[in-house]
Amino acid sequence: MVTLSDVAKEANVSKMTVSRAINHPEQVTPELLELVEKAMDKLHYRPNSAARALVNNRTNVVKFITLEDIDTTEPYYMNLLFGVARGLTKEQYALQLVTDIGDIGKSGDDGYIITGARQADYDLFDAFDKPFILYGENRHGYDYVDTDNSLGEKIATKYALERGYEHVVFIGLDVKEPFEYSRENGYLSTMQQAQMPTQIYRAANHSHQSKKVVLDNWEKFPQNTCFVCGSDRLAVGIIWALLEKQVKIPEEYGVIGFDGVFLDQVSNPKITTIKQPTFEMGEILAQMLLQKIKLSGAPQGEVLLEPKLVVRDTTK
Amino acid sequence: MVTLSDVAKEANVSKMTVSRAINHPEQVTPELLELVEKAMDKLHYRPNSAARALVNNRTNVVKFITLEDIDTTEPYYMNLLFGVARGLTKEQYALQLVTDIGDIGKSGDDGYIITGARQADYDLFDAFDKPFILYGENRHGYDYVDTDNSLGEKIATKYALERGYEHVVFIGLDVKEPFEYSRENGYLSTMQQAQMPTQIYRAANHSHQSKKVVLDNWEKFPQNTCFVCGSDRLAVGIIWALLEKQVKIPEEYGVIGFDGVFLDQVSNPKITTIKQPTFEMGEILAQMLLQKIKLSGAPQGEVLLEPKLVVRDTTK
DNA sequence: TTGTATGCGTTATCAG
DNA sequence: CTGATAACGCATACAA
Repeated sequence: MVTLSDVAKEANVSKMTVSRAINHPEQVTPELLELVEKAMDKLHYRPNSAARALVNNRTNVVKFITLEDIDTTEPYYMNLLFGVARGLTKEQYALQLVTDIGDIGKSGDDGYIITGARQADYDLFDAFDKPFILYGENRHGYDYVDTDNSLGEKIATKYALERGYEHVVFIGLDVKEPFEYSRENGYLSTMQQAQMPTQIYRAANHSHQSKKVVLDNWEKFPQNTCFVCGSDRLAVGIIWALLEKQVKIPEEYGVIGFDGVFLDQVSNPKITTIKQPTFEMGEILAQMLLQKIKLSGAPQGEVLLEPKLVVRDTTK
Repeated sequence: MVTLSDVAKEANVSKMTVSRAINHPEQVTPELLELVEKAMDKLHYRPNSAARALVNNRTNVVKFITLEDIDTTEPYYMNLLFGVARGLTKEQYALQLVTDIGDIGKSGDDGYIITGARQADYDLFDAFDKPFILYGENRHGYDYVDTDNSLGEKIATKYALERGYEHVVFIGLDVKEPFEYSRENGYLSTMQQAQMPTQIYRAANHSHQSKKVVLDNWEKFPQNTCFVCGSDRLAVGIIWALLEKQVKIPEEYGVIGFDGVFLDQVSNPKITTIKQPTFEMGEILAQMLLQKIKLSGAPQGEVLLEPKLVVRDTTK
């Protein structure tokens, strides 16, 4: 193993100069800096993460906390997770996955990335003595990363109108959470701007729930209706209902989903959807948390990323 | 932060006795052991993982390497990953996710869990200087964990016959990998035992591929045929084909999938499938790797876990 | 600007 | 069986 000392010897300086060259390069003269860098390159030096962690009183570990029931959103989180992992690994950080909130104190960590948080969970967070970043909008001032949910449904609604659907209905998730309100607002504002009447239904995030909503209210959905949905799962259920009614997709009825992870592609027909930049969000989550750790907890603010419309087979 | 010294003081012993009480309890007298344990409890002592890693020349980090294209199997790996994470966290280990094999040398680690390995990848492994465990059968003597693939398809085939399907066809994955051979063998041996004629088709692991296979060979599948599949993805495609042919599922045609992760449940109708114990396999992978690290690379052998038949709506 | 000494928390070695 | 000491690799405080 190559250590600081080895590099120091190679460069004919002291260990400290090498250490400084890495952590505070501005404190060392350009000549020495170059010498040190050459020596590091030559010896393929890589800092020992454990030693660094020990002296800095860190663990170099971040916990990824999933509060939501994993089963309902699996593929979605997979992308987020790989994004987080990439962001962390760059900085020599590693990951622990926790689904049981009680497990948090059981091993060391430097901070948390929290997903699937609901209003009811916010109390927990105030007890944390480590920095954390939420994945998902909140109105409590916690740092977070999310898709621009409102923009997403604006894009979806606008597209439905442009494609000539005469009625656009919103099928949302029946949760009282900021991200859902944002999505509904995106739909509402676009419809109002177009001076179109609005119709909103809500269902739990299961395909058979949204299917039921459509079947139960079938008489309210004339031909040439497009369903703008709060998730791809809901979109899938709506497609089931439409298939059962033996109507034509996308000619007679349109469907636009939200998420764009996995489900949209394994569905038949494939779903036109609002795709979230899941991987990128994960990477940004990691960057923000690492930054927050470095700055001993300084607020990092809110980041909203642009979703993109992906046109497939459920819109004309 | 509570350290060894604090515990030592509390128990009126030296640091070393505390350290030994933790790592080599058999080397310390029962009386002292109890004293130490009480002190640890009282002070809520938790070993500093970084310090431990430093002195043991470890990183306490394991890399989870996904060689297969993530997109094709996402939800499947999610469960595996959470299982791995649980196994690691128990031992204060953390995780790094890598999809690009070139990233392996870039940061420290104590070992690897490798998924999606194909014959072509085996050369890479011999270059590793750290312990690793494969997820997935192999015939090269590498330690691995997998489902009992042969048993899985035996169960599926047997069930299809029991339920009175007169023809049972196997639709497998067109990869030349041990797990696939095992699955085919499970089907073949069961059919031969029942003195039934066999029929095998293979397709890439995409729903539209298996759909095509069924449609292209439709005349070879009389009523009362059950399709036993190498994956749920293939099963989904077969269902699409059957729906297109407007035949009755499960009365006229049956379908049995393989995997039992996510897809089987979001499909409509829901798929009868062979469910792999994915989470458990992940946990065992972690345990085996940690053990192998502890024993400086000693072979851990092979572990096959029993899959389970989950009856849903695609079999009568 | 650079170097020296010291300590982070733990474990192995060796002496008692 | 138990304890004192040194060492792991790095970074901070202080001295030069």
